[in-house]
Amino acid sequence: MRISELARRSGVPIGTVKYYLREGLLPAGEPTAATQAQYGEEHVARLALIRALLGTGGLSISTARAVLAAVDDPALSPHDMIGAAHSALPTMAENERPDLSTAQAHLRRWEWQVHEDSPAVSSMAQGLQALQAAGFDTPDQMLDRYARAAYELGEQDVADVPMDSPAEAVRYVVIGTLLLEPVLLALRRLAHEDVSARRLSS
Amino acid sequence: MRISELARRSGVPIGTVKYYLREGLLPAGEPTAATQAQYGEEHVARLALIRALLGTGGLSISTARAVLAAVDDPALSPHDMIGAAHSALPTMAENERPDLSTAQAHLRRWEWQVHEDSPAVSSMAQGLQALQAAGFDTPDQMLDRYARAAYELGEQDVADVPMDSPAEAVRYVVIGTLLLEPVLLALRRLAHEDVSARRLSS
DNA sequence: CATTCTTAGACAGCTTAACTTTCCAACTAC
DNA sequence: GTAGTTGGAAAGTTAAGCTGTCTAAGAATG
Repeated sequence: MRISELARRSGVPIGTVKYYLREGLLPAGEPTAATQAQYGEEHVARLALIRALLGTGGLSISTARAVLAAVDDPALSPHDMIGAAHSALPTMAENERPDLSTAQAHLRRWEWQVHEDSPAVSSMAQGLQALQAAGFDTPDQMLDRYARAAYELGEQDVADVPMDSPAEAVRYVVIGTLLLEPVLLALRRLAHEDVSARRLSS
Repeated sequence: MRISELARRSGVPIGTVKYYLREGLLPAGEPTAATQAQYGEEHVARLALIRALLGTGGLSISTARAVLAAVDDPALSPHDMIGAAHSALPTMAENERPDLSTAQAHLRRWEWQVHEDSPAVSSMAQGLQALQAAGFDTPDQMLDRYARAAYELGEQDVADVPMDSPAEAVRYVVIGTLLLEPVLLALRRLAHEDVSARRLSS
């Protein structure tokens, strides 16, 4: 198919498709002439993924490019893959240098085997710092609960990764990590609603 | 203190402080003359909260204004309060009208008592839709796990809300809901790291 | 073959958000 | 009284993510 059909099929405006091509998010089609190229089903699927990353995933163009590069990568070992995927994932404002010590102390308490300079540690540290700055107390007991819940999810997430095809595994990790996040957050808010509704009616 | 000291104490540039005043995020100081006003400790704390909401919380100016309005509100019943806080919270692109039926089916399965038109339902639906569009399968079993984890957190979160002062309760709900989110997401990613590290070394 | 439509690619322009700078008259501190 | 600071308004800036315009080259149709 040509660009206008690709745009129609994917629901993405033609100018935007060109923009994604230019930005290197969408691979170029098979050129048939100087001013013509063919696109396939994989381009339609890719556009859906791009829109999911940019929209729901909340990624910037440049971060999405990095994430998609990881998805495209022939891939490494299962473990390195998760690391590569995570480091491509967004980490909020990285110009800030939060104090990692509190976060690291918790991680040691839980005996989690993580890189001390993992981007997620910075995220966690920044989150804790923001809570403290906002005057919100985070007792160990509360963080322990969050850690346990996160760990149970993480265990299953990793177990669910399809290990047969490396390419499929990276894709699974990247998409699953990123796009399940808004679902998890929404579920927590819905749980708040339900719990408070039940308390009220009891 | 006057504006320059407020700016220095809070670490927020003076021009930005004026901007927040203009945007109604920061209440005006006590005017002492036509071109002079006094600010207090509460302004310093408020600026810290504003920066936490805009930075780590990822809110836009207008959403932050709504959230802060909820925080300032004399407050309603404990339950309405959570609802008010949630509806002030961000819901991603609200121009999109995702298909709610799948999300609602899950909620019915879990027998959660939530408003069908709650913003969190849209968030959840949008998240599920993005996953599907990206070709990521979300079996009931997986969502059940996420729901259970979210519910356990939500139960404790609600139990932790200080019910003595309504004003303090709203503040707690808003900040706790919003600013614990990045921490939860970071913990999930760190759990992925730990689990995959353990699998590798075993 | 002639006419009309579509295309790739380059590039300039647009829109929104969040600041940031400039300005000025009114004050304050020395 | 003179140098510096302030509140408030308004214009300017920057970056991100598109969107529109243009041009020469092909495609589609009769």
